[in-house]
This record gives sequence, C-alpha cells and structure tokens, in this order.
Amino acid sequence: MKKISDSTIRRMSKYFRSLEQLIDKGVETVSSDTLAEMDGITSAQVRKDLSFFGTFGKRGFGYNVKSLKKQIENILGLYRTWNVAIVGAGNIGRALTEYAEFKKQGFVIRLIMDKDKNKIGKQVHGLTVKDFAKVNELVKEEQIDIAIIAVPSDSAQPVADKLVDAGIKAILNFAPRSLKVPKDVLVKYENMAVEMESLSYYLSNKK
Amino acid sequence: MKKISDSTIRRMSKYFRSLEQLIDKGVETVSSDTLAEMDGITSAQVRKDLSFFGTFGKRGFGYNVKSLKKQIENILGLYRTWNVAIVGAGNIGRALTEYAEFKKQGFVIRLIMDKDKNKIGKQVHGLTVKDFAKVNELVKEEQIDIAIIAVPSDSAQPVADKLVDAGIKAILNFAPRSLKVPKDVLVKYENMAVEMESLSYYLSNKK
DNA sequence: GTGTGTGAAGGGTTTCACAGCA
DNA sequence: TGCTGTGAAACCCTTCACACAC
Repeated sequence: MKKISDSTIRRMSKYFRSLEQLIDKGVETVSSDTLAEMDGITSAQVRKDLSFFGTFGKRGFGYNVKSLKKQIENILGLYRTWNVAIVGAGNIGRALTEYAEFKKQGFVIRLIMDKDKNKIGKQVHGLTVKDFAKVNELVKEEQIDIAIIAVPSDSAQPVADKLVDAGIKAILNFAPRSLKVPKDVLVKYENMAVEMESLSYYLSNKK
Repeated sequence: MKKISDSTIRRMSKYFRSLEQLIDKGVETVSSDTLAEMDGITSAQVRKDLSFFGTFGKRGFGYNVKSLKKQIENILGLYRTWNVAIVGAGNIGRALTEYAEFKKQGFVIRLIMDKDKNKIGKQVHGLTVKDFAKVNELVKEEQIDIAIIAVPSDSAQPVADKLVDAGIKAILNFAPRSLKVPKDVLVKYENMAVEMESLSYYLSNKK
C-alpha cells in the first residue's frame, strides 16, 4: 500500500461530500472540472487524487456520481459504522454528541465520559455521562474505535495517555495542545484557536 | 510584505500557545529544540518559521520566552481584541459562545444570530439570540470583525453571502461545504467530518 | 470531440548542515 | 561551547500538457 498524502485524503473526504450533494440534486454524471469547482481547487488535482486509488472515470465522459461515491466510501472506510467516545462533557463535548454530520457518515457516539462528579450520571442527548475513571471497561464494553478529546488543555495529555492504555488507536483532539502518543496511534487536531488566529493575522496584515 | 505560508502562520499560533504554557511554568528561556519538541516538529522548522518575521533569539542561548511571546502576539494581531459574531444558535454555535480559548486570546463573542423564530430572543450564555435578517445593522452596531458560521450545510453559502454584504472580511466556517466569496474575504474551515474521515481511512488501512 | 489518466515540469515547503555569534 | 539564523539540497505536492480512450 503506497503512502498517500494527508491532503489527498482530506480532499477525498470533500469530494465525498460534494458527491452526496450531487446525488441529492439528482445529477448522474460529473466531470473533474465540476467537482473541482465545487471544492475550490483545480481539475488536475481532482484527477490526480483519484488516480492514486484507481481509475474511476470514462474518458470524454466524466465520472458516474453514484459509483464514484461508493468507491470513495470504500476507500475512506465509510461503508461501516465506527463507535466513538467523547471525553469531556463540557460545551464542546455535549454539542458533538448531536452533530448531524457525524451521524450521517456512520460515526456513532456511544459514550461520553467526564471526571467531574457533578456531570457523571447526567443525561446528554440520550446518553448518560460516565465516569472517565472507568475508561478501560467502558471502551471495551462499547467497542470504541475512535475517541474525541474535548477537555481543558491541561488535561488533554493525561486523558490521551489513558485512552491509549485503554487500547484506542485513533483520536480527534479539540484541546489546543500537541499530544504525545505511541506511533501506532493516530491523532488529528481540531484547533479552533489556530484558525481564528490565522484570521486575526490576515486582518492585521492586509493593507 | 512578503507572502508567508499558511502552515507557518498556523505553527506560529502553536508556538504562541506553547510559550504561554512555559510562562505558566515560570520558564524564562527556551531553545528551538524544546519548542519543537512541545509541538511535535523539528527545531529547524521552528527557527525557519521565526526567521520570516525577524531575529528573536540569541545564539548559544535560545529565546526569551516572554519577549518571544510578545513578538508573536504582535505578528498575529493578538495584542488587541476582535469582535466576533456567531451565525447559528444550534449546538455548535451555542458551545462556541463559551469557548474559553477564544476569550483568552481576545476574541470577544458579541453577537449570536439565527433565523429560527423559536431561537430568536432566547438567552445563550448571557447573549440574546438576534434575528439573522438584521445582520447588516447588527454587524455595524457591534462592530464585528470576524464571523463564525455554524449553520446546516445548505444554508452556509447564503449565510456567507449575507455576511459579505454586511461587510465581513473574515469567516470561520464550521459547515462542511466550500464557500465562494470575493477574494478580499478570507474563509477558514473547521471541518470535523474531514478529520474523522481521515481517522476512518487510517483505521481501515493499517495492516 | 471530449474529458480522463499520467509522466514531466514547476513551485513551495521542509530538512540539512554549517557559519557565525553570544 | 552551544544554539541561532540561513543558504542550499532534498523532498513533496501541485500544475501542466497531452496521449489516449470513449
């Protein structure tokens, strides 16, 4: 399996969403040009990205929307569901339990944990907040595949360590802190402050 | 002003946060090595990034933590506050009004809007949800600098159009859709589904 | 004719390696 | 001696351009 760049994978994810849109509109065929336009990139980029995984189009014609969507679904592993645990029942954690896009793509939030005694036992959109101290059993019981960290910065690393102990191999981290994990564990970051600060930089520096 | 890459800006943002951490610990001096270690990158990268903006270190010594932090603060435009409006009083929008990291970095949420009559007038963490139909006046009144879009995908583009009309030049978009805006408007994306799908890809493809 | 698939070229970012200064 | 600042090299990703299949 050749190494595929991160940016390609992320664009695949975007193509996938664009294809969903096209299906909703009843469109059956799409060109790399159209797809590129929808995602704000170039058509060569679209074709190159897809070419890493196979040849899905017909020359002179384009791509069949439904079948391309199915292909990408397979590539990204979205033909199945993934069990997700959220750590941190604060504002962000609670909001994510209800995030529609997760549900639609087969990410099932099965567990929300916190260490705060005042939060444990409370209901959050149909889930009961569980004690993070029991992370090992809980992760096993619910067969969790992916963990989302939504705790304050200072707790992020200790939480990650415990998740790794519990056997988690994939983490999405909302805390603005870089995590150290073994190399068979993948961490992705959702760093809202970083994006805001890019905007701040831009606003400060345009003439 | 020479063009500085996006990745450099984002790393600056991370250095900034790492420096804050060091200040909290009472550390006074830091080497590019340590900073690199904290952010999971190489020391050459740190030095190269900083070199785009000036020379902040002392050879054989390292960087003064406080003064480097102040420098980056200036570079990113964080010496001042920015007025922020959130569009969409759903789960995500409401959670963001309380996001601590925003407050700390001088992003002040002054306005939350929605088009849903059931939400307009309700209180969200001390803010009253306002009618998005009045976006033009509201943006002017509150002197909004940055808008955050936290509405369903289908509404993201129309909302963006109205924000642009209202004079907004910087947008953080949480809807998983690429936005078309004039080129003097900057859009950053916070696409949680994309990150989750990268994790899904990784889990599906490790042997 | 039309739009894909893809080597080759181009551009940009990261890493290397070391001169230079504290 | 130790660590920065930085040209040069290496690497990777994007864009070009066109042969080729439908």
